[in-house]
Amino acid sequence: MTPDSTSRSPRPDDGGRAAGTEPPGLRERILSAAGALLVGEGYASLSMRRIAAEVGCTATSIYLHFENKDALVHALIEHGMEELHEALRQVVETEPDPRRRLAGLCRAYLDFGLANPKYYEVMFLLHPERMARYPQEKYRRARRNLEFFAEAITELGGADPTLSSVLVWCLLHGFLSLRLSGRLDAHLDPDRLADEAVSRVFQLIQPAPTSPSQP
Amino acid sequence: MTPDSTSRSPRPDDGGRAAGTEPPGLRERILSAAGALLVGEGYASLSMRRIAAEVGCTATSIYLHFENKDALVHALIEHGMEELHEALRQVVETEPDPRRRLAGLCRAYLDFGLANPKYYEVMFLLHPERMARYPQEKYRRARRNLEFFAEAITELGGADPTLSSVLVWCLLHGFLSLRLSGRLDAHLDPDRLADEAVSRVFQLIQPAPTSPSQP
DNA sequence: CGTAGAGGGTTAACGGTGTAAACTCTAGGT
DNA sequence: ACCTAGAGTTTACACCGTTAACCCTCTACG
Repeated sequence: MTPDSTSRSPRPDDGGRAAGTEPPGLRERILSAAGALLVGEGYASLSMRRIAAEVGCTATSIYLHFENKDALVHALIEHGMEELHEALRQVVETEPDPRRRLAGLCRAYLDFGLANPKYYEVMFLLHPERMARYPQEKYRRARRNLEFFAEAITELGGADPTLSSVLVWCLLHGFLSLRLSGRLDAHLDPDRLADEAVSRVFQLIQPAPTSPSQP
Repeated sequence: MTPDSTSRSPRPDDGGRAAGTEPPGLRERILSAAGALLVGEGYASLSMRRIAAEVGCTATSIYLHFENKDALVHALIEHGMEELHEALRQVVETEPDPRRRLAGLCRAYLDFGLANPKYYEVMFLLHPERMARYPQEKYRRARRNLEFFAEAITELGGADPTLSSVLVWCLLHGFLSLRLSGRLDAHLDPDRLADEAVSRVFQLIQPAPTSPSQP
């Protein structure tokens, strides 16, 4: 590879740089190139060689910083998780009313998926088979997200908050999954559907009526 | 390819076979081998060369019967759709009570996904990117499935049956998606979650209360 | 000063993928 | 007897993730 271009700073001392503003190391550059490639061209185009070309190094160099492609993707997932978590946390912090908070959480979740479809795909949609390998414990942050929902549900007197929160997640994720994969009937207005999903959440978390209408 | 192995019957006359039981043509053999490979080893192992090896021909021969791999997968999807549709149709035909019918439809949908995870993956989970190419009109059968739900919802006096049916689909699909990809918290009992999802469907389809509790 | 070693990088290669182009063989029709 | 159409094969291309071997350039230490 032409070593002239990008002329890597040959000395690692970095001179007397202000702390925190060091030039990004190769690892960071790989990560950001991968992220850009992901949102720009989709997961299908996210190959080691493409990333390397984008970043100006060889494909094999990536393996010096990531164990394999999965590990790289996991790093991307983690980044996405961070952003999602932040969006939800902000709702929780700014909205004391539990009803509006729950609605806000739902909206924020949907908005994240709609605004970052490629990231959502990688985070929650991708290859069951392959992505089962994403370290389970890394999903703790995702679980923390669910707790945001569960807390609001508790305050609203919903049924079995933990379980209800998962069902809400199923509804929201189901919508995003079908929407992002273009499987929803084109005649339906997706925005209206999203609104409706959010408002129906409040019925979804209600405890089942004790006396079924069955005689 | 070694022409000795599997010694393909060199003459196509097939003797005097009973009508309707003709030996499967190569296309059928490819399709069934692909299906077997899919359920046996998962989508990741579904390569043209593997299929060809299984069926005893060359990978390129498959292209004489399918335009490309996507077309082959589409045929598999269609087969899965057929089965799902049949399962749902049977519920509709045997259950006149709309409440039990709706519950039965939900259960049948979930059961199909849980019993045929690899097929469900290919039908509803796979690569948004790539599978957007699955001909939209082929999803008409899927839309017919939704009408099953919508009819029951109508009879139950649910809100906006078409829209409600989609939301029910979102809930069910969301559950299956998260469950099949192993993203649900391992501490939760999936069966209980499925049961709960089905029973909550009846709340999900309720019209929103006209007077919100907001003062 | 010399040298060992480690880290970050490269090239070359392996086995796998989907797919296109060209070729071969066989059956059937005129 | 010849031509044609179809089914199948071989070969090849461009890509993929990944490994092994090698090559620098610094640092540490005797």
